Amino acid sequence: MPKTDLPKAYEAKGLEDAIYKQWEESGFFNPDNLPGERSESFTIAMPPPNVTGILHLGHAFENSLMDTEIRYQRMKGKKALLVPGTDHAAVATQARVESELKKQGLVNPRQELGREGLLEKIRDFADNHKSIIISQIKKMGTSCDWSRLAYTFDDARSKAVNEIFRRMFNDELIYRGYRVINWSVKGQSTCSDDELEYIDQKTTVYTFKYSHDFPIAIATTRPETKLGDTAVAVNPDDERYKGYIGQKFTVDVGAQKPLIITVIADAGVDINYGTGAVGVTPAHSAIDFEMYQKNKDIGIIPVIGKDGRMTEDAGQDYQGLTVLEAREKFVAWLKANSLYISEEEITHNVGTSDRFGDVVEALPMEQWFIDVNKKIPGREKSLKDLMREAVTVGHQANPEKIIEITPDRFKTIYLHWIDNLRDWCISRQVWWGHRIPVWYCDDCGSISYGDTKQEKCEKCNSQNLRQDEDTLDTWFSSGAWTFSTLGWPEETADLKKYHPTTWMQMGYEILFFWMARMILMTTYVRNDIPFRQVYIHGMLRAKDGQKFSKSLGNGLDPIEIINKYGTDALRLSLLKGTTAGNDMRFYEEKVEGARNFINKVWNISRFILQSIEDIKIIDVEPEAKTLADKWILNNLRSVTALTNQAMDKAEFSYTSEKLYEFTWNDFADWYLEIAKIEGGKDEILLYVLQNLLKLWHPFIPFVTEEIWKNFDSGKLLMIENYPESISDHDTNANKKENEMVVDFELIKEIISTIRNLRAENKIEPVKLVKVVMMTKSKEALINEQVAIIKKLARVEDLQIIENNQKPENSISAIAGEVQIFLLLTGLVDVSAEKIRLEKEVSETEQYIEMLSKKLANTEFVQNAPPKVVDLEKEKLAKAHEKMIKLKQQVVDLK
RNA sequence: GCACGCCUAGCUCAGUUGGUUAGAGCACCUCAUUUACACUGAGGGGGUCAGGGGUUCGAAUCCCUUGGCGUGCACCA
Repeated sequence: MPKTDLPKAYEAKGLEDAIYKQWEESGFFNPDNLPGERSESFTIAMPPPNVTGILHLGHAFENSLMDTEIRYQRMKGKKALLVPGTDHAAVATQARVESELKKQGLVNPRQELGREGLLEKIRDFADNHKSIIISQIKKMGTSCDWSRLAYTFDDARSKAVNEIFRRMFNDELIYRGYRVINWSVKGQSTCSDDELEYIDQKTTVYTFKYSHDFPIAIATTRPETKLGDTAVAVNPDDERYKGYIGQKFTVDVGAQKPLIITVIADAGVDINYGTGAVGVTPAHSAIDFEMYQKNKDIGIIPVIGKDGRMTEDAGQDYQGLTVLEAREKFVAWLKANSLYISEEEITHNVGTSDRFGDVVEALPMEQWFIDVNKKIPGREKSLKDLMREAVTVGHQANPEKIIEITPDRFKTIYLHWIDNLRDWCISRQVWWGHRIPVWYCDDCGSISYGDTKQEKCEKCNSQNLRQDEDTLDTWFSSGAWTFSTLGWPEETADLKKYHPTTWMQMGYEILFFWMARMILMTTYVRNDIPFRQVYIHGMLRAKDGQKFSKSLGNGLDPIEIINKYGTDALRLSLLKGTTAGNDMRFYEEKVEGARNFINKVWNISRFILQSIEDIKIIDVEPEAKTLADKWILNNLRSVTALTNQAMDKAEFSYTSEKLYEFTWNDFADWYLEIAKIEGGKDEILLYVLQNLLKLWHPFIPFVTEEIWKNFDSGKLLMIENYPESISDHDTNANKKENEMVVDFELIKEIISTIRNLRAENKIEPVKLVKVVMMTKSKEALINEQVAIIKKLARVEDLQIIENNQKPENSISAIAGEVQIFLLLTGLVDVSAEKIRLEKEVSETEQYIEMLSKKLANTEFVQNAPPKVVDLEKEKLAKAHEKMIKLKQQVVDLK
């Protein structure tokens, strides 16, 4: 029975939630339930959104990418698994909750609530966001297996985190060390190097001497830290200062004790920069600390504390001052004592905490680190080595274990980052996170691993044990994501089946944070790669190219857009016109365009379903009866082949554009109109539509599934087989060789040409016209297709003549080798016709000239592939033919 | 400072290993008013592919170079 009850426009709202529920209840999101023999698995571990907030457009983009991929693979017959999850986002979440609590009136939430009290607040906050996030992921249509839902901070993941820590601790890859780290005063916690955001800041660089008898002037942007200087470094080849190397000078700059400044040699000092000498402050500069480690006897004097104020060691005059107050005071002192030489305004960048926002202090502290350079016991390789080989020669030099990065330029960026990588500081002084599973014995001083409460010290039996207060960097747990979500450390069936994962997509901004850490963890723990392919995507930006941000207030809520336009429209607008690695601008007009297209798909289906009696599934390509049938089936084969090829390369934009063209231009604009004329195409219409729905499903799952219901196939579209390419020929070449397609294209051209003549001569669209055509070889074709031409070009009378006699009172144009004369009832506007023809003559002349030149060039004829040369010859012949006709038309005009 | 990316129609962007007279969407202009779809249809205008040089029979595409925009890393005495 034809369907008569379909609404005129597709209304996504109201339908989508029900469809999602149906998918979910089918159980097919879980690959173990998928029908048929499926030997190959395809796994994606969803980048877990942070529970700091709710999902933004960037998440919608990422969900569109991964869901389109996983749906494609599911339809291709793979065991397709998309593991969903969320991230507790340690520092970020605590920072967020603390700032909210402060808004509510608390002054120091950590002090006022205590560890358990604050954690409870954060847990509530996180749980709340988790459930919002999950419902948002569902809104986006993401087909993930909810039975495997994970959270970086749940019991299973915490178990994995502790086990990794234990192994690294035993291998002495994790160590506790006294180092200069990045300290956020505001957050009262460390930050890793990657968690810094550098911003430009204007500052003053002061040049001065420590004392009148000190021989070398130095410069600094941080005068207050000079109270903790213990050395001056010069280049060993610097003739000016060579003689001083090794000498010690005692200077009194007002610190608690006079400073003993040793002149040391360091090849890293640039002779030509500034004074050529560097004041060394081991306690408050990572670089200076490195110098100190090479020359420990120079000493280290911390003059800034965790509270961001000057310490006792800075001296009575300075103790308790903020760094800025101390800076002013010290500069004033230099001036008063005539030690000040000069100052200069410069712009330099300072590191700020990406979560707390304050400029970080470099402070020396005991922290936990992962040693990236140490050889792993029993492996002869460092973590850095493992991280490198996974993207170059393959893990353990196994070429089958190479991670492919798309686009591959990010491989270079990643390798460069590894070269500069220092030991990873993993301890944080926030409370929200995996507590470091290490216990200290207050009696014997031993340090031991323990993931649960330790009753007594293994070494001395003391019960005075306490656990480390710190928590782990959130990326420590994220690094384990691909395997911790599959049940590790148990050797689960899931791990065997679904790991390494197949595909991963992420924004380039977390390449180092996440991709690098996943590679580090997985190669170390699993002795394997975490995934085979990484698709790096760009950032979404506003229409003016600015970042979406809260402070700019230009953010768009994906759920609002979904409510307005539907999920499919949002998904399509995010994928069409977006290429790997590049940023894209997002604005509502794009979604509107996509929504219009989705409505087009709906109406194509509506037309077919309403006009067909026997609605059924057509599995086998039906027989083509007319030229148009052959053409549409041929084009469907082409677009199917293209889609398969492009999807296998994750070219989402290209795929969607090709499908879009076929759907709107070929199928809707031409074939459906012809179907109305020729009739008897029920099976072909159903066949093409059903194939289209399958091809489109990964991109726009809701509308396609909704339409699919009308076929009563008893099966969800989601698990239908994706149409396979029938031929493996080059589809483009095939197309060109195919005369039938050429014939149909000519018919299209004839129709367009007549339409164009009509429009240019202001003939009312409803008015029927008389047309005469002149052709040598296409008479049979035109006669065969005359009904189509008549109807689509609004022609009431079509005659074919052979002589070169132009019909009276007509205007003419050329389509291929066919000359078309449109008979006018009124007088021909000769001057307008002349201008039009002359323009075409001159264009054709230029074209002929270009082609002739090309073909006259013997080098071209000799060197270019014969196929190309033949093509050019053919083009020239056609152009000549056209020219003759055009000239005749010009003559006839007079 | 080093590296990477981008510059194609008014706007936003595609353009696969170099080979049709360089494409799409939006916007614009003309026409159509109930058609499966106005979330529509038909027709049209609009580009020295940032500038310069090179390689090649042939360059938007490869190389060099200049400029503009952006990003990463390093330096930041």
